Amino acid sequence: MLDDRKLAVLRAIVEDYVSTNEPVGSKALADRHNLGVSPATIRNDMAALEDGGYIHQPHTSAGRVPTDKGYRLFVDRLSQVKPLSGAERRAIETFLAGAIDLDEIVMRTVRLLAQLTRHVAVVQYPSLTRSTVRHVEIVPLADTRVMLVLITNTGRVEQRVVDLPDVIADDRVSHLRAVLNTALDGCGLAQVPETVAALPERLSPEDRPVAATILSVILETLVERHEEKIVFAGAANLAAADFTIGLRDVLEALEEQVVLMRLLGETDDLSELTVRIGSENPYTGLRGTSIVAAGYGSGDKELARLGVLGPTRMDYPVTMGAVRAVARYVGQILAGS
Amino acid sequence: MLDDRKLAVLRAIVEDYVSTNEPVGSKALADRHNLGVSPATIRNDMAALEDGGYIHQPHTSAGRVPTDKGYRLFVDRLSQVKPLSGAERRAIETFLAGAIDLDEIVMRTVRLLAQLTRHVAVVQYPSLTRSTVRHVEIVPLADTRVMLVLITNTGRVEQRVVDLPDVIADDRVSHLRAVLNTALDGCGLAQVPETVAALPERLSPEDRPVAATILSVILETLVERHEEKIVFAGAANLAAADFTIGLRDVLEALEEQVVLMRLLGETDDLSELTVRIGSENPYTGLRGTSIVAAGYGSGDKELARLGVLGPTRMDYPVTMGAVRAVARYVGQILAGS
DNA sequence: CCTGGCACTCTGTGTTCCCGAGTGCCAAGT
DNA sequence: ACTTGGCACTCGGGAACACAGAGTGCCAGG
Repeated sequence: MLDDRKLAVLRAIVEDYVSTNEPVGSKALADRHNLGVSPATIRNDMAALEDGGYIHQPHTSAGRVPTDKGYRLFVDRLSQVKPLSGAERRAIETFLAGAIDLDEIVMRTVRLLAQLTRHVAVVQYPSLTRSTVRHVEIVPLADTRVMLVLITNTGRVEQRVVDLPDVIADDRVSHLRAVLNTALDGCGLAQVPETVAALPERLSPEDRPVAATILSVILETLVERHEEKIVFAGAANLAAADFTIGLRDVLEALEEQVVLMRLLGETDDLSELTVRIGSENPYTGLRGTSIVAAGYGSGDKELARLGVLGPTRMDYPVTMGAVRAVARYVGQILAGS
Repeated sequence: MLDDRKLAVLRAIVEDYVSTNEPVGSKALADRHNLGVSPATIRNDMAALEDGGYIHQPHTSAGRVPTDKGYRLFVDRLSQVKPLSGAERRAIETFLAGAIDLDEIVMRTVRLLAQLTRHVAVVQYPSLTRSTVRHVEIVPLADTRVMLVLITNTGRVEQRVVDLPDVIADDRVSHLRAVLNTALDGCGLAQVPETVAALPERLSPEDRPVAATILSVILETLVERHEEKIVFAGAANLAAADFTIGLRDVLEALEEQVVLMRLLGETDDLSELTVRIGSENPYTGLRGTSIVAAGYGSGDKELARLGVLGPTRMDYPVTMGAVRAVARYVGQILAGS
C-alpha cells in the first residue's frame, strides 16, 4: 500500500513542516527534495497518504501537515536517531562533571537538556526503591528527639526528625545505630521492610519501644517518599514555540508531579527511548505535545527516567539523540560517584 | 496640586482597570462610583492626573490606564492591605501544618501562595547565613571517605561526601565529631569561619591533616551554598493573565536564580512588605510585571524572603494581604519546628 | 468651580474584494 | 500501469474601506 516513494514523500513532508512550521504543498516538495518526480505525481501520493491518515490538510487548498499517526510512522521507520556532535558531547561531559551532589547533578542535567533541545526538560530523581542503603545515621538532638538520616548508594540523603516516646541514652543510640547498619548496609530498598520486620527480636526488651518508633519512621520515609521527586526546566522554550493552543494547560500539567510521573513512567520497555506523540498522550491538556523519554541508571540498573516535552512538530531525530546522550552521561556520572 | 477628589478618581481608575482590564473612561467612572460629580468634572481631574504622569491614554479617545507612577501612588497612599478572610487563614494553617521537613514546607508554601494569589509565587529557602548550627555529623563511609552532614536550627540539612587525604580510625572520627559539636553547637553560621579557624590548635597533630580537609569542606559548603536556593510555582497563572508582551521573557527571568534573588532581595527595610512596580524593576524583561515580597523568619530574625510576581495590573491590596499572611504563618511554622 | 452640550478624533469591527497557493481530476504521453 | 502537464476550482488571508461608538477637550452658562 505504501511504497517507498510514498514513504519518502512523508519523510519530506515531516522534515519540511518541522523546519518551516507551514503546511507543505506538492510544488515545494518537488523543489526542495530530489524526488525525481513531478508535483502531480506527488499529489497522487499525498492523496494516498491522506487516505491512510498520515497527513491532513487544514482546509481545502492548503498544504499538508503530518498527523500524529504520520509522525509515529516517521519516528518508527523513516528516521534514525541523530548522534550529537563531538563538541556537544564534550560540553555535556564538562557541564555535568562539576556537580558535587545529587541535587546538583539533577539540576544541571535538567538545565542542560533544556538548553540542548530547546524544549522543556523533565528529570525524575533516582528512585529510592531501586537503590540500596549505604548508611543509617541516628543523631541525638534532645532527650526524646533524634534525627534520622538515610544515605543511599546514589548519594541521596533522606532525613527526618523523630520524636521518641521515651528518653534514650546515648549508648543505646550507638547500639541501635550499629544494629541497623549491620542489618541494612547494602540492602536493596525493596528488601528493607522484611529486614526491618525481623529486627526487634535482636534487641533487648527495653530498647524496643524506641526502636519500634524509629523503624516505623524508616518505613514511612521509604514508602511516602516513593512519590518520587520530579523537576523541570526550560518552560521559556514553550513560549518560543508558537503554541497554537493551551500553553496554559501545558504549564499546568508541568506543575502536576503526578502527571509528569505518568508521562515519563508509563512505558513497556524501560531502558530504551520512548516517544509519545500528541494524542498518544494520556493527558488531555497535552494534546499537541510530544514526549521523548529515556531511562537512566548506573550500570545496568535503571534508576529513573528523564526526557523532554515539546510541540508535536519537533525534530525527533535530534531530540532523541540529545535525550539518549544525556541519559547515558548521567548514568556514568552516577555510577562514578 | 492633587486634592482629595483627584486622588479618589485615581483610586477609582486603578480599581476599575484592575477588575475589567479595559481603559476606563469618565462616564464609566461616574456611573460605577459615587463620586458625586459629573463626567465632565471627572474629565478635568483626569487631565490633571495625566499631566502629573499618574495615568495615560493609549490613544486619543480611549479611556485612561494607570501608569507605574499611578500604581505607586495608589499603593502608597490610596489603599490599605486587605486581610484574608477567616476561611483563608484556616486553609493556610492546615495546609502548612502537615509539612514534615524544610523541603516540604517550602514546597507547600510556594504552591499555596500561587493558588491564593493566582500569580507566580517565589520562595527563597531560609538563609544559611542567618541560622545557627544545631549539629554536625561525620559518617564514615569507607577508609578515606566520610559523609559530612550539617544540620541547622531551621531544619535544613546540608551533606557532602569528603575524600580524605589519609585513613582515619573510627575513634578519631568520634573525637573530631565531639570537638566540632562542642565548638559549633548553637553557633551562628556567620561566626563559623572564625570559630573554625581557631579549632586546629585544640586537636592533636596527627588529626590535623584530616581535620583540615573536613573543615575546609565545611567552610566551602557554607560559602558556596550562600547562593541560596529559590523555587517558584504557578507559572500557569501567567498564561491566564493576558500578557501583552514578553511572556517568554518573564519565564526566562523566572528560571534565572540570580534574577529572582535580586527581585526578592534588594530592598531597604527587610521585614516589611516590599512592592516593586513595573519599570521600578531592575530587570528589562520584567517591565509590565510587579513584585510583592515580604521577609519571613522565626521569631524576630528574618531568614529569607518570599513573594509573588504578577502583571502590573494586579489587585495590590489583596495580593499584599496574602503575601503578608503567608509570610507570617511560615515564620510561625519554622519557629515551632 | 461645576456642568451640560457639542464637535472632533480615534480604534476596533465588519464587509467586501481579490490574489495566490494548492488541490483534484483528466487526458495524453511513455 | 504509471507519470505528467494542463486546467478549473476552492478557500484562506490580506488590503481597502466604511462606520459606529466611546471618549475626549473645550466652551459658555449656572
